[in-house]
Amino acid sequence: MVERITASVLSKLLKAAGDPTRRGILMLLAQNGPMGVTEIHGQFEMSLNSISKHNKVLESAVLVLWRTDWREHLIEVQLAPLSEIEMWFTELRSIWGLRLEALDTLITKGDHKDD
Amino acid sequence: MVERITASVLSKLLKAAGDPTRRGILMLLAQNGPMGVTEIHGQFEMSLNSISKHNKVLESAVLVLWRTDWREHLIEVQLAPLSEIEMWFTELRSIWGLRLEALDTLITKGDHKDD
DNA sequence: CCGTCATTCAACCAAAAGGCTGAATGATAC
DNA sequence: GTATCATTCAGCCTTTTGGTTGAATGACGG
Repeated sequence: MVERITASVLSKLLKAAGDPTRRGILMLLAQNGPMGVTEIHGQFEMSLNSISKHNKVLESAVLVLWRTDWREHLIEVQLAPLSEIEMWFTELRSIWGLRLEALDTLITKGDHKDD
Repeated sequence: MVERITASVLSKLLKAAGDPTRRGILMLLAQNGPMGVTEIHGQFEMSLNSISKHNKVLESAVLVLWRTDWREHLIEVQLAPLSEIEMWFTELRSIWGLRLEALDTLITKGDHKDD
């Protein structure tokens, strides 16, 4: 039942990654490991609330998750979902490649229909 | 001077790919090769003008280009820019990986550093 | 020249995104 | 209990996005 990646998941992922602030947050988390919201906020020229909103967006795209480590709310980057995007790219390229192959076959077969 | 991919290019690409209609158009073009706007329009439940707008967005992200083949305006998919996204993913993962390595080194206190 | 088809431009509109501030909640420390 | 710090919720506002329609442009075919 794995079948096709749902469009909505893909859209969420791509939109989440489409914002520069959110990419900044992902980078920061990749470098530093899990961080609190306030700590993240320290790295950006933006209100803490806006950072929190961005985190929510990242969370809903599952690019980030909450590690409630006893008393601390830490946010941790989650890179695995990126591969869904890459899978879609792969699919696209493969379809593109198949078409080129088919074209090539047509040409080398000597079928030269006019148009 | 290639170095870092500019944030704006990345944002454009990701945002362009973030819309399901636009991904549909890219898929369609990958399958069918270059198509006219009207031809594309035939595949979607949406006004021709909206399709044209989406094409503009794709064009400005360079995921698509115009082949003005004599009298025909054909739109052709352009997959190369996707690799910029993948490069950013790779960078992210590598930074993440480096941090894990550093952590590991810390834990094993340096006496395990042959590889 | 005129009609037709394909594409684009312009204006408009509703909804979502991205930012802000201020209040409310929750957990710890005193 | 109360003060304090961190996080989230709730409005508000502005810009962008994604859609619409209608008019304008441009290239043939008659």
